[in-house]
Amino acid sequence: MRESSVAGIQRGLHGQIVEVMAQRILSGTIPEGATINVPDLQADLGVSLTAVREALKVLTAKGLVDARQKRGTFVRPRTDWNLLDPDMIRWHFSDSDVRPELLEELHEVRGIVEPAAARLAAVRAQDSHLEALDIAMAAMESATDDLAAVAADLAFHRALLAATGNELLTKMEVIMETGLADRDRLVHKVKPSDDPVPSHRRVLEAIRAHDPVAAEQAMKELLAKAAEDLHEVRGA
Amino acid sequence: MRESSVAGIQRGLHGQIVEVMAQRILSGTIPEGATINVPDLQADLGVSLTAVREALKVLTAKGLVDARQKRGTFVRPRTDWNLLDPDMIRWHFSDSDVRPELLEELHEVRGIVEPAAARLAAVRAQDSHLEALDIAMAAMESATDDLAAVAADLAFHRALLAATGNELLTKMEVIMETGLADRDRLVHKVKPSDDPVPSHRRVLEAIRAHDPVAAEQAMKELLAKAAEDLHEVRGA
DNA sequence: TCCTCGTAATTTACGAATTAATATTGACAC
DNA sequence: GTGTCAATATTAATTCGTAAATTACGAGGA
Repeated sequence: MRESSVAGIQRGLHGQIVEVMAQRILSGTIPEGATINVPDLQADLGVSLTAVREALKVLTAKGLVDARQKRGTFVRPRTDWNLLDPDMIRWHFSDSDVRPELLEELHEVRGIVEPAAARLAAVRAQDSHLEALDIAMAAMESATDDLAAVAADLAFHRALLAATGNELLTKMEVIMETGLADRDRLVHKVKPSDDPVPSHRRVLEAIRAHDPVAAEQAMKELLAKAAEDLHEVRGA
Repeated sequence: MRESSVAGIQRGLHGQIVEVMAQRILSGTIPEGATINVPDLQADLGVSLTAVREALKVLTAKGLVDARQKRGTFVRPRTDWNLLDPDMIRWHFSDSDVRPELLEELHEVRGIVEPAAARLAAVRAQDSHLEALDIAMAAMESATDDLAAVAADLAFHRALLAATGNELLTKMEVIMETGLADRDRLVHKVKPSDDPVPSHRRVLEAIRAHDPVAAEQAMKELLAKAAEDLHEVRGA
């Protein structure tokens, strides 16, 4: 099973119910506006009322369902779901039915946020942030297998967001990481020879030089290349 | 009390506990890493274990706390909090101790996302989206009091994000709206004569003309003016 | 010094009772 | 005869007190 659940940690029996119910709602098995029959669910899963209840409470917190006395527990309209929640992002992609549209949107957001983040990082990066970027860079250079390469890539982009000094931007790392992991997964299979080091180094050096324009440009180029690779792979 | 809680709806007794605990944690009354004594809390608030438990379950879902058997329930480090959650944003600003830093960061994110959103909207806006923008525009023009003006402003920016056709961007309306509401609250007191219509109309017409460059530029100018106003007011 | 097992403390789960909101039905007025 | 308002019955969420499961820590032995 999933060992390192970085996001919202839901342990125990009811944690499994949360996953199951979330999957059912996100996949559309239980459609928007449908009422959830709690006693039936209780019987189906063979657990107590409290366990189901606590699971639904978590889903309520994420905007997926809404419980009203006497009327029942409903699935809220999709517009009310907290798609920016780390768990929600994870649930979206952990299941078999990957959603191509959401993946596209994810890359689009990445294309908006990361160049701006690079610009801000160039202006405000502290020594500690540069150090983190250097470490990620070194790991990327010395990576031998795919796993290490992807980890280093993730670490770099995480450090970049942190270097902006903006907490809200830093929180968007979940979006960046999912998009990045998707790209890596696809591209590394087809173009294993591709070297991500030069493009990342250009970003890093621009940040170190406190040159916001160059940093933004370098990041745009990095993303353009990533998009190109992705397009190439999709075509094939 | 709060009547229209747009975000995650937590009704009943335990909903109040959620608010109380969230405020205590966000304000730092209960510091990061502190253990929450559940029996004490139960006694303090005079409610049952289940009520407290369900409240903590919601906070767990938002990354605020983590419960481990035998060790207790802890406040998680700030880096794990889901600041992008609508409830979290609301709780941050509903209390007396407004956080100037987070407000600054909010405006920064707005400055990154909204111009890009305007650009995308110019490319992809459907008729229904343009209609929504028109309605907001008309409401802005005919607004007589501050309340109506702010509502129209919010509606416009919400419609703009929706017009991008990107669900993730649309979800960032919470951030945009909070920043916008803050600006309006401050500025309208000092410069009530200020007319927001022309700048918004320029954005709208650029979108209608499907001119992404003009739309992005118009939005940048709108935000620059907003930032200028804010700076002016802060100085005074 | 390291491994194993027992104990204590705390979360987690259960089933019953309570509370609250809605729909239905009846009566009264128009 | 019809429409509106109020009281009541019904239904599902909410809350409660208690029992069970889990796991970290410490003691004892190899």
